[in-house]
Amino acid sequence: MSGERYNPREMEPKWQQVWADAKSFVTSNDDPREPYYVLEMFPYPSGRIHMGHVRNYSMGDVVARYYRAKGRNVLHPMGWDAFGLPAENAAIERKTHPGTWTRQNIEAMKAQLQSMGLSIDWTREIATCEPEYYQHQQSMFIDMMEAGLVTRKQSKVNWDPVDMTVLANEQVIDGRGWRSGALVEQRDLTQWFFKISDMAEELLEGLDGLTEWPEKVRTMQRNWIGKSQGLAFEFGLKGAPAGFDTLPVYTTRADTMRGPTFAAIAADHPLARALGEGNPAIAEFNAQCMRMGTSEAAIEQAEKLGYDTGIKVTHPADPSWELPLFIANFVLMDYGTGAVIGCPAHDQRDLDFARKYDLPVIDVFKPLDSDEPVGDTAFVPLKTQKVRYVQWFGEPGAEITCQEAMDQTLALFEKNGWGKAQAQYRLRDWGVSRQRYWGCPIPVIHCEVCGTIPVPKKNLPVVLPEDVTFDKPGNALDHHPTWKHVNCPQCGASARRETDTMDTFVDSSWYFARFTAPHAETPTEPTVADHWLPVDQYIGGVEHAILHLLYSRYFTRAMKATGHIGIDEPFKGLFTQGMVTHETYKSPKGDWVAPVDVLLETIGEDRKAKHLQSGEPITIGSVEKMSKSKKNVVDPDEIVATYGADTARWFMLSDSPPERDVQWTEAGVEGASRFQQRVWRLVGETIELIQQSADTAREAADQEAQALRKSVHRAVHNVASDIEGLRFNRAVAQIYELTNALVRSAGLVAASPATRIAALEEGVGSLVQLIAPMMPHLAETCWSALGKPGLVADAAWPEVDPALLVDDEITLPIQVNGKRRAEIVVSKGLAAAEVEQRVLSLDEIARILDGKPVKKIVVVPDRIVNVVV
RNA sequence: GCGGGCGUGGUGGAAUGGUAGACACACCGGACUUAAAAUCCGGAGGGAGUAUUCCCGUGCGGGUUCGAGUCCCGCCGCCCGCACCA
Repeated sequence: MSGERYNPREMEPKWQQVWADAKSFVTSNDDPREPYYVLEMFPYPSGRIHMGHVRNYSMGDVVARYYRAKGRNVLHPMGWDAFGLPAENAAIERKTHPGTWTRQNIEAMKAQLQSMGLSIDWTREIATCEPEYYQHQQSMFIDMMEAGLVTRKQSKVNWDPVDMTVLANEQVIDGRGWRSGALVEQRDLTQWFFKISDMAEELLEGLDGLTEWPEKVRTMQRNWIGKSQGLAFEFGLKGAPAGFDTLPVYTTRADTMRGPTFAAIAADHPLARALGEGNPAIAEFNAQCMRMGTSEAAIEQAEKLGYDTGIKVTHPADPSWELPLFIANFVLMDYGTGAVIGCPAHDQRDLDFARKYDLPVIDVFKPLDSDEPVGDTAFVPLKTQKVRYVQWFGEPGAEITCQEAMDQTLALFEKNGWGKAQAQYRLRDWGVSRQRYWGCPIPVIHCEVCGTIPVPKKNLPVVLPEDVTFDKPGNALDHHPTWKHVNCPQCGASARRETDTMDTFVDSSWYFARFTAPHAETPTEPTVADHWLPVDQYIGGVEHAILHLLYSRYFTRAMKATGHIGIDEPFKGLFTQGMVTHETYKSPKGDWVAPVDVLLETIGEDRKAKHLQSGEPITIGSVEKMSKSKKNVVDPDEIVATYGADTARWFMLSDSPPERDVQWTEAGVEGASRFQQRVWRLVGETIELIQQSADTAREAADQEAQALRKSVHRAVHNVASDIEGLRFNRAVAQIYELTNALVRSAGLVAASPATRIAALEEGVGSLVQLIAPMMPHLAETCWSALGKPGLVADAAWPEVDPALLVDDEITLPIQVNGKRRAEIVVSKGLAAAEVEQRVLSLDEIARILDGKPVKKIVVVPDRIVNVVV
């Protein structure tokens, strides 16, 4: 067998079948071993898996298989985030029902995932589009309504006035509807909300406990929640319509209250609307402000526009101080009170606005070392920076930090009754209404007599009708001829079903809990959920750093409040992996060319490309995230067919740090494939050596054997800690090093089999176990060839002998003035004084010192020596 | 625009504030072969030198430190998120 190449196409399906037959990865809730829950973000069933999935699921599988080897009862499930817009788009484009399209996609993708050899418990598979799943979501929605966690209120949507439909943000391109091309308008709709802002403080505080989350994700969530401490006050109004006596405002910069030169309100502020009613010019300006998408990025990047209302606001500290009131397109009604003070000197946006409308600029404070007034760049120092206050409510000329000035101003305003200190959050309530068919129906009935009432739980699920058409734009559920007509469950009068469906973020906010009891008749089995949760290790893309993860944290608390779960935080450990990128290629005509159609040649250091079929020269472009539009995608199916799943998995784990982007290259895959063969050859060679030395004593060992055992145990130790720390690329590097040592050692065994064969045999056995989480099929094949009992998937992680991890001699680098000049070998823990003496007696050091006096010697024990002259 | 991140040889990258470039890919040389592939052995950040060796070097500019890829300040470039894509 030693001469044969390893054939993944033959072995991979074989082992997949063996694992399936043995139910190797089916997890029992009753298993007494310590539980470990590893979860990768479940995929949207787009039809085919992509390399990003391969990377994500390879990482999760390493973790799952590793902890299984460490004796944990591992839960590693998989499901489908199956509701959402693309299914409706497909329905329009291909005339297939969203359900049919989605279920076909799930079948296809499941087969692809299975060909990867993932250690997934498929008996727990769920799809969010099935009533078996979403009925529980409806039932929890009702529980949450009854617990006061849900509300209905007005909120803005993107409205396409031609298609007469609501658009998602991604369907708005440059302010226009993607199909109609019409200018999009903001329109108010009454919608359903989860009151997440009530929980802002708790969600913020909870972040401190998430110590196994990346710091950047916690920072992003903190900023998203956006707690600020500021001043709430009221401007007086002069010349405003009846009923508008004061204008409530909130500012985070109380220290600048001597600096405002204007005030501004949002175009949909009640005052702006009232003004518009009596003034066509204002009405037109307001309408113009509403003619853009609802996305914050679009609003903030739009040109700053204002309209001077002619109304004056009066300052709370001095009613004789009047400022003009503008309506401005960059003021958001959703944040604070929908009104702002404009302090141009210390806010760039306000400064741009002031310059454009020729408003005065008042410097409130200046840098300590300058008296220059603000020009075209606002002076916005850190709150902890000391500045000199020239125009404020405290001591003139005070040199203090902005924070100190804010605190003093807040105290003064509170004392004089001019305003009050207030905490404010940026976080808005979670709007869950979607005017779409392919989502979980909101289980509510609108009755003219009884009002808006939940569907009685005995009538759940509210199932989506199958017979829908997509021949006109808009909500197919709303267009259905009969579905929405029901009798009121309370009074029996004819009533109307809610035709909004839920945001798909709701579906993904509790699936991790459903996996713990996927067939339960209630949303969860609370004791089982609490047994498994929180998820020990959650793995997915950074793009979910805020919304999905914050909503899941909220929903878990809401589930706790309604008795479905006993925990607050769903994910104990979080890991965000980077994207998969690839070079881009362009033809002479400028069209994108797919990698499969490109032939790459390397001549010396030059890389050239030409078209595989036509032979025309191809330009190699930048490395970018794989996307269909740039055609720089590689199909996992083709990779698995050519190289096998293990190679694809190995390559995705090697080289690049998992949190960073990884570049897919043909050369890299081939390298991974060669390594697979190298391991297989090593195993074959080892088996031959074992057979030849069958009669020799196995316990003997010489120095070579001892050195090998050290590398083996060190590798086992390091790979384990690298996997636990999710440093897969370093684990791979350790395995490469061990393999190199084993190959070298195999060559030496022939010279002295009696003393070395045992060490080699042990080392190769350990190597197979180290690669098992990453290349499980190859590992099983080697394991069985080596004659080991059972499956490597069931084998316990190899034990490490701690005595083999310590070195008694250390190579100490010696620096002179921070530059490395020599090194000495010392015994571990040698006293600093002795090290100093030995260093100074070195010829190289004496030569470099050249008689100059030594100022000081820094000795870091067992690490480094620095001689300062 | 706002928030977050990243930047190290030809390439992917390694490096608790302590020998910059581990490990791998690509490349070059050698062995094996009729030959090629595969495999095995060796070389290699850049520059100078036969060589001992020396100088330069972690996007750019400053700073802290005995010592900075790592910490601080200011730039530049790229990427992600911005609440109805998932």
